[in-house]
Amino acid sequence: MDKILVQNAGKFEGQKVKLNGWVYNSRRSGKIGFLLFRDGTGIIQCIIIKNDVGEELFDSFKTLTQESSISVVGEIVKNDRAPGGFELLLSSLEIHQLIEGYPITPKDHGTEFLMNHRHLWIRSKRQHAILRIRHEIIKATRDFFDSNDFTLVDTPIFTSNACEGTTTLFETEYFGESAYLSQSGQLYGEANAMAFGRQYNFGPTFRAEKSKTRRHLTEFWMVEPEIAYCELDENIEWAEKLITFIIDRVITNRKIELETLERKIEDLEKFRGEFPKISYTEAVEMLHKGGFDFEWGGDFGSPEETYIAEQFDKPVVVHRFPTAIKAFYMKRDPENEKVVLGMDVLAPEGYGEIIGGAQREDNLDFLLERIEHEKLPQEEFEWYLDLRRYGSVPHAGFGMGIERVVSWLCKLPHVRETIPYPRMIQTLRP
RNA sequence: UCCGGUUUAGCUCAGUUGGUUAGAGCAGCGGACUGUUAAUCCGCGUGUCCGGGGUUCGAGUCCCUGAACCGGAGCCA
Repeated sequence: MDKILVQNAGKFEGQKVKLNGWVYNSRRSGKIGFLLFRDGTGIIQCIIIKNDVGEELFDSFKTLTQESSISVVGEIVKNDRAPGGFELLLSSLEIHQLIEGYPITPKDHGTEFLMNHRHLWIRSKRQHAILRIRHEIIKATRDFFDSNDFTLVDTPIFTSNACEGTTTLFETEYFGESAYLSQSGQLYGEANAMAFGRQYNFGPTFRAEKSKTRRHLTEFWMVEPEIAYCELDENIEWAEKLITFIIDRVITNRKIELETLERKIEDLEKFRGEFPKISYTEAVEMLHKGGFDFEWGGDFGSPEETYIAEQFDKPVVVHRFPTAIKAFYMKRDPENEKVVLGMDVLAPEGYGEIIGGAQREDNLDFLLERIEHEKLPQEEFEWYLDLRRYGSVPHAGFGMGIERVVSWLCKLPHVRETIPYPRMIQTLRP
């Protein structure tokens, strides 16, 4: 007899199989019982008919409580009335642990309660679906870069300096000196790109900002491609292709999960392909037409960003920002010194910035000028400046926040549900 | 950090102009039911009304204070 997984049940139609898992829910209607059984790959309904299985097994079924651990044996049969299309005609039941008082009942709960029980909440259908889509998005991201001749080159998490000198970092003691948890692997990514041509790094990122919004975590995952001999337009193209590839994969491989989340595939399909592109200056004009009192040179706040994204039904690329509001490493536009060759991708439906990137400044003197102007400690950047001393080339890259992409593609109200154990200003446990 | 809001049963919430004994639904338990999808029907419980202080004959309700949480802003992916 085969030991199988719920997600493969359809392939075993007509066969007697065994499944190991947990009770999702159960109900009875007289002499017939319905057991929703989950094993981590899906949920299958088991049917227990008293007259077929006998009184002893039926009584045993009646004792089952939510999340008790069990193994079931039975025949897989097709039945359109069952969720998932297949069900299991139960013939034997082994109880490993009968439990009492599982805290998460199949009724309404508040976010605080659920977050305090996050270690259990991830068993629930909806959370499970989100995390499976997260996996698909991460897998697709890796597959995309791997199949486009990128090399994965990891970057350190302990760093000695602020990468951009802007955001607040988590400080930690490192054998007698201060170290900071990485807020981006980008500078190292640039070194890697000079060594490997096309590289990506993918790891956790830490920001100590006391942000309390639906878009922020203090610990999140970011993928950062960096490409040698690449300019802004090509950089944008890579971003478009990556997002399109991810959406295709999610649509193809995670239909059940999308359905659980009531995310319409037709909506996701619209997001693919080439994205509309506007310059910062054009975006400012757009804001003026929309009645915003906004001065050229300022950074977009949340309301501005949302308004711009709302004008499009696809992700929109905003490029060429004022130099003053962007990081020191962004290359100044040779055609307009006031702007840099940066680009942001704003997701539709109010999900905000999912990608931020730029062509990097490859001229040593300009870079030194910026470091001085921003009052950054030059000695900390000597290794980075070496990249401009020894074989400098045009190069570009971007960072994509995984949680924001998951949040958007799943159409969630908050990023905290996109990561198994979210770290936020007020959340450190479980 | 700033602005706004919330805190009452295991969970989600209601609770009138301050009024005597604080409610409902769900979950749980027992029973009925051979196709349930958050099943339905009958029966059975539960309270530090967030903590502290005050006003009042009387406070879940009003005031002060503290805490926790939620949403937004800034910052960003």
